Amino acid sequence: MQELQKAYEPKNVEDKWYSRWESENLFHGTVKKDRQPYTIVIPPPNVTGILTMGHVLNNTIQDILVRWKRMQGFEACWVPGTDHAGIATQNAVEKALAKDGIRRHDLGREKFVERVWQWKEQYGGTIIRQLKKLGTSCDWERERFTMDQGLSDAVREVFVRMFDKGLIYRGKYIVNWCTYHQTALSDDEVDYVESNGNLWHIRYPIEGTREFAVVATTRPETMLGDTAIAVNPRDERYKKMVGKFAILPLVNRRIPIIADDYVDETFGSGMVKVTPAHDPNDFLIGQRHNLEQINILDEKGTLNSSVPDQYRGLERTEGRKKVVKDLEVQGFLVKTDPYTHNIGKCYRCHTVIEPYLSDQWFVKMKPLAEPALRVVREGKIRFHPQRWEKVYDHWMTNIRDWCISRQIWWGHRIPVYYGPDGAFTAARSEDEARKRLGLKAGTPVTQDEDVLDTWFSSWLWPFSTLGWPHDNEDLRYFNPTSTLVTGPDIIFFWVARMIMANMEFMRGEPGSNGAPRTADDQLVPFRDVYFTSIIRDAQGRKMSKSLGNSPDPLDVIDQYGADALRFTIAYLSPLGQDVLFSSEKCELGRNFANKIWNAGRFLLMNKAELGGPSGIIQNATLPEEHLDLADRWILSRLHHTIGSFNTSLTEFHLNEASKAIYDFIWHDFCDWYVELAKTRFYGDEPEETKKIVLGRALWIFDRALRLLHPIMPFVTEELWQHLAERDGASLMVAQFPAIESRWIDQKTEDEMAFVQDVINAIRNIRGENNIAPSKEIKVQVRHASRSSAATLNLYEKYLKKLGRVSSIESLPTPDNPRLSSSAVVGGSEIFVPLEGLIDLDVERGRLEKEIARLQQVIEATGRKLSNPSFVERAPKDVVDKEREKLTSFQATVEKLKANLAHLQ
RNA sequence: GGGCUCUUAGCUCAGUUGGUUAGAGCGCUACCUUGACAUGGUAGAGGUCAUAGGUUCGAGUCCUAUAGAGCCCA
Repeated sequence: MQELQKAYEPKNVEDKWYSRWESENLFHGTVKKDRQPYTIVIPPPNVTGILTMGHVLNNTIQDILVRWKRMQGFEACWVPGTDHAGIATQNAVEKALAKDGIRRHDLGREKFVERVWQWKEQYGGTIIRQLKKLGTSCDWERERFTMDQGLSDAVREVFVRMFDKGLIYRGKYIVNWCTYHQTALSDDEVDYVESNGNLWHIRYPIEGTREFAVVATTRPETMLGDTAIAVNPRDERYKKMVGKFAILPLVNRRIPIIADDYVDETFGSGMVKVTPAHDPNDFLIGQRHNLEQINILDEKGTLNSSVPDQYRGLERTEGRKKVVKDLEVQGFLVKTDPYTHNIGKCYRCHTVIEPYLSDQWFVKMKPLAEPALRVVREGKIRFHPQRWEKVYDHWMTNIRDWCISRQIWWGHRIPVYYGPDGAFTAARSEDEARKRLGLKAGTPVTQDEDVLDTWFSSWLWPFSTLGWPHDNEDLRYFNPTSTLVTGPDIIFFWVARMIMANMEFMRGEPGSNGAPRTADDQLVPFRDVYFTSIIRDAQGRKMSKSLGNSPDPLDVIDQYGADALRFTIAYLSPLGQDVLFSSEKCELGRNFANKIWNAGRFLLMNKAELGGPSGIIQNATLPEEHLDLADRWILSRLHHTIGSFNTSLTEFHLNEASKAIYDFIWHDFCDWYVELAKTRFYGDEPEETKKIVLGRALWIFDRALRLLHPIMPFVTEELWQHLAERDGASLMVAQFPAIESRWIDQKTEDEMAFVQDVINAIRNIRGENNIAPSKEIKVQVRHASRSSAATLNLYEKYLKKLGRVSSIESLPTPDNPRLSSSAVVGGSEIFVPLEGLIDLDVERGRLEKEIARLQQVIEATGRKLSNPSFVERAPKDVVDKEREKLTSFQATVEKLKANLAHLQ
């Protein structure tokens, strides 16, 4: 056997194993009736995007869960895919075209969309390739794209069904309008930038009085579209004004003064101007009070014919200047205050976003929300951390209709068709539209120009990716999926809507038993939702392109290895808290990978030596012969670790699971077990016993690799392959260790703890007294009990090896040895005679410090026990424990004091 | 304005239903290349658990208020 390299080199193994797994089809999930499915659908990243740290976190978590379940014997299936990301992708292509001086309108819709497809083909694979670098075990055969044929069919089917049910309608709505791109933007496509502007205070004369209403605005030009003034109904100052009319300056329009709860009486004068066509809040006020909506702008942001002549045709900023000037000249401007506020800007071109009234398509949400709210309230879907349920509940109970139309070209075109007379219907095809509209074959119909919001395809993801609207075995078996892993920032955009869609469209579809689904737990899209943390930089700032504070995950993988990145991310991610990340933190994972590597290297070196030329040590089953304390202890620790790893992952505490396996491998296995095992490999036991001990160490290491594999797939697979002949088997599909309670043994752990404490005490004496590691020392022990004497005698070699001790003898006399350093462990006294070597001052200081520490505890314990109500009311075991603590600490202090006195 | 989260070692964070002598990683100090690993080992220093009340026999943990940091909704 070839000796392993001294340090782990991820580059030599990662790509090799990934392509092996892929070519052996180990990622593929198929319907297996005798297995329980475990399904995850990936939150589809933007098809033209690149991998960010957020994706790394999200997909590492999914991969850990999927690999864990797969090894546990579930039929694991992780469905991957990408999102067409309407506006973002269209913008990317427009920008590229702009370099050649081409605008999309020059090409026309059809040609432009063709270009986007070309772009997608050319750049679309990037993020998928990057995900593979991370080691994600996605079922690539099932990769989908939100614009592919199947998903487009699903989108049309859903639209038509909802249209027919009256769940989709057309209406006027205030949208975020980019005057440069001339389209509506979704809320998340608007960047809010803090800007220094002005707050203009304007007075409006009140009809029939000499009084004025004073309103404040940051957008004075919108006054041209005002149709009311509003006050809070509770505001005593203005009660008598409600119902009267004001005269709009510059326009001379008569507008009512109304009362509405929306108005904040503490802001400004407590009166607000209402412009229903140019402000989302005013729009809602307008709806409540049936106000006229006057649109004063065209699509380019130019004042239109609804304003007085002198303003027509002015661009909006020009219009603002003129309005302010005219107000001032005519005496309506009260004052101008500097004002800092957030202005929405187009995230692409940074043009100021205009709230703009236009025709849009909507989904009626209330009927969909009701069942979706129920399944979360009733625990059919569980959120982790649970507190997001409240956020969800609040949003769902106050849900508003969903604007699904976008004035762009890249996306699913709205399947609504208009006849020559303007009558319209939704339809799956032109022919169907003609039928529905009662038109003769061949009559020209025109399709709606708008496309659907990208989320309108992603909300169908848990079933559209599995072949819906066509019934099939995959859909029956893998939906409902198991776990969704995503960020809380899209809880409304995506999570809530997927729940609604699955509940609505899976109803009546055949379930796993072939019968139509009716029960809620068959209709949910997933059972658990894990909301990931937000990745921030080391200073706690959100990672963003503009700050340039987001490391490129590929660079991180290149530098530290994918396993290191995965482990570090998992280890750093507490459930529900933000993660402060910097690439240097991956040293943690890299060092850990190297540690495991070297533990394996050590075992294999011994295997080569002990196993003879054949080098074969059977390790399919645990060798149970010649078990000593260390063996029983490490097995107890192993099964504890299996238990806590599984519990932690079940509760989505990935950091705890990572820590459990880290501590087991590094501290239990490497720091203690391997070191103790050396006394046996290099001791005088028979060869056969040594082989058994080594076989056992290999077996335990094998289990540790299995446990760790979901988090660090590459290094574990590489080592696992070195441990034995695998005949083509992969660790990826090896059985995950199961907890065996027979190995969990408290008595063994206590006994081992005693041995460890004695070794630690000796090491402490050596360290504090600055005794060179090369210098072996003698130890004398005054035993507290027969059993402790027996333990130390039996495992003397452990003390000798780990404490670098030449001899251990028991001390029968009550007299302390001369000039000794001492410690008390579990009542037994350890003496290290070091005539000429110990510094008496150092040793006295050491003992005094320990005595002082213990005395503090003794005092606190004494106070507790002398409190009658504690003794009366605390549980008996707690009181007993305190009593034991007190007597044992008192005894220890007495011994330490005697030793101290002996040094005087 | 409403809701949520956080404040524990120099830094980043664990700490499960209240009950061990409050832990880890990094950093720091000292020593060590001891037959896997210097991406390592051993030892050590470092904390009035944000503040003030309260509940309790007992509070880092539960409750209230305050201060500071952040997020979401309006």
